[in-house]
Amino acid sequence: MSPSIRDIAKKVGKSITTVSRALHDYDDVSPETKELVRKAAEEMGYIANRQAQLLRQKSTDTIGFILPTFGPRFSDPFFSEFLAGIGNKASAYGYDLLVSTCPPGEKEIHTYQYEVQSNRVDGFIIVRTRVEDERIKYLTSVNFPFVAFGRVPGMDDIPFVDENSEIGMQMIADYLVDLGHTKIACIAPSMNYTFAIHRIAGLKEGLKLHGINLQEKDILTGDLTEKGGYERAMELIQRKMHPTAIVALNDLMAIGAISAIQDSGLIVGKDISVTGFDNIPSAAYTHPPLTTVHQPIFQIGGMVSEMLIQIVKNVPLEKKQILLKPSLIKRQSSGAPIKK
Amino acid sequence: MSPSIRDIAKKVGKSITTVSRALHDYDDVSPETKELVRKAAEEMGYIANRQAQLLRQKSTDTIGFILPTFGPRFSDPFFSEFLAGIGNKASAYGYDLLVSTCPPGEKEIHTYQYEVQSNRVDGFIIVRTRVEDERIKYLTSVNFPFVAFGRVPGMDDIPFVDENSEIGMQMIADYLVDLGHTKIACIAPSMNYTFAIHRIAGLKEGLKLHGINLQEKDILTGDLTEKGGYERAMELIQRKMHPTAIVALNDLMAIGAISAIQDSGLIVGKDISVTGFDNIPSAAYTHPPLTTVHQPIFQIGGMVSEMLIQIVKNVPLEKKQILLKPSLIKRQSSGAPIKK
DNA sequence: ATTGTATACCAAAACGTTTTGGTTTTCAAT
DNA sequence: ATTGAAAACCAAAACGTTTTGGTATACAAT
Repeated sequence: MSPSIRDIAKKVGKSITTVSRALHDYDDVSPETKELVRKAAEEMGYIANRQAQLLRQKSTDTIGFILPTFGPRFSDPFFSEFLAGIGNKASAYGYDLLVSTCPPGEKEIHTYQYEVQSNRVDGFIIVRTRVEDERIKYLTSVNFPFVAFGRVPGMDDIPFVDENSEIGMQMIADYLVDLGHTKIACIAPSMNYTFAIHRIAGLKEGLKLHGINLQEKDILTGDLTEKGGYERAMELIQRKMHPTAIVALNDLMAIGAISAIQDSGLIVGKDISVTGFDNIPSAAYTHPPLTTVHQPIFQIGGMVSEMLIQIVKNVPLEKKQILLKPSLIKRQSSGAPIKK
Repeated sequence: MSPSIRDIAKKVGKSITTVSRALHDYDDVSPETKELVRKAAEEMGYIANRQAQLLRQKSTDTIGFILPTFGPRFSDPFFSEFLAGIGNKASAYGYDLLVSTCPPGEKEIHTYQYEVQSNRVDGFIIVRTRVEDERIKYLTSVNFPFVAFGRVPGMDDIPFVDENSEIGMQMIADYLVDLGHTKIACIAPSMNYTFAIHRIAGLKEGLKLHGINLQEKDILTGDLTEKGGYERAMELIQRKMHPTAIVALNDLMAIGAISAIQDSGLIVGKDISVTGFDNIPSAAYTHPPLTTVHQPIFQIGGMVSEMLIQIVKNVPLEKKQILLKPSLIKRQSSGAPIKK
């Protein structure tokens, strides 16, 4: 058995109270006693029992993250990087990270409810916000702390970090139009994701400034995986007049699109340009390398984590809403200017 | 405040003991009382306080996973898939998952120690086992439950799941030799990883059966990322006599190698064949698609998780060591047979 | 009438902390 | 000599459960 505070008390000949207070550096304990207690604790390898500690003081020093896992084969580099970002900052602040997995849908809210009510975590990190986001509605309704990666339409007051992807997509639009493209199609995820809405809006607006109208039939819906991108791109390629540029709303789908174009005997960047979004590490190693919009996922994870910890610690936030400026990463998948 | 067991007791007019026992379906509570208690609990939205529960019964119903994060940009699809596998099985058994992040090195053991001694988790999942693995040495020394993904040389008794990558690599060797390759080089990770040792051993053995000796100078060390694969492949390509096949020990490095070959104006699958290991989703969407060895990461995560839960629940394991049969996924990156 | 046993229940202890609401001692100021 | 304040300490309560070690009642068997 690991030693308890009681064992230390016995050893140093003081009361449990004094030991506890010594360890917490209260100033009604003499410096000598503090030293004595600390030494003893160190020697005995004392580490406080977390359950007991947390039961008493009502916080858990733990933040929750519920991984929305789709399908059995779930492998999005986005999440491992995001998680690393959250985890690093959390441990820097002495917080633990409780991760659950749950496919989006019915049961999801129960998972949140369960963790809230069983007192497992102090707050949540929400990722990939959705329109009419049940998770956020629930958490606000019970007044439970959270920070989101992504905005929620109509809820401008929630704490979030997001990238200004409207601007990112406008940069894509500008760039493609500059290169001479006019027939542009887009592979988007479900419009339930707010980031999809923002990105589409940015793309539309950006094109409109150049007098180009992005039509609904040119917006296909994929599932954010390579496979989804591949399939939707194939549909586009097989149209009588295929677009000269495919704008994928994330890198994974862009990678799929590149593959589809090549499998069709066309050349990426010449017959059809492709762009992505995220700038995952692989984006630099596709063939040709992928033009995309950079998102500092690791840092965003850190920021979200830090904000949440501030909130649950009740220290006032500098900014409750953070909107990052994106940057365009130009690579070869978008090709050279089109000759008329 | 969420209702406590005390509130239920008051409401149904029974003792706290009886309520607790009713909720746990003890058979010294009458069916009527059980029903009554359950209804009341349901109505009041009662969810047990986990800290209190766990303080009392000495288990935590939580499994720990310490993510070995390398560098700031940490984005290996391997981990999100593995995590999803662990998490799914864990929640199926009512277990929570506590994730920490920690770069390998000095501090790592402290992270383990801290979580063990503060009673945060019942057991650990260890990933990417290493030669002289401090984590495993520590956990065995304090007799703390864990299950590893990967073997550890000289510790054949630890519970683990692994893929028989010797055989996987032999299949690669056979296949490449069949295609006519003799000049084969390999991009491996650090030999600290036991999986690297097994894979190299399999490759060497497989080649030796065909009379080919894999020399040390033809084994380069990368860092498991696309970047590492790219750089090492470039070195190989720039040799006077470059190999005709590059065997990367994971898919990410293979993707980098493909990119390097293409950037050098050579053709993958014709001038140089490339193989990987893992069969991550992206492997099917490289250009050309990547020949690789499949590893069912999601399932392995599930198995490891399940085994650990059995162990901490003290239910006897059917098999304490599991070695999975690999399968070769033939795609175009390994090219057609070489004509002499 | 006594004993035994099954059924249904419960008071109090326990888990390892933190916090509350003190007490005791010492010493300076009056 | 008394009062006041500061310094150092501590017993007991509290957190919300589970578990221990019972008790009370009813009824059957002797």
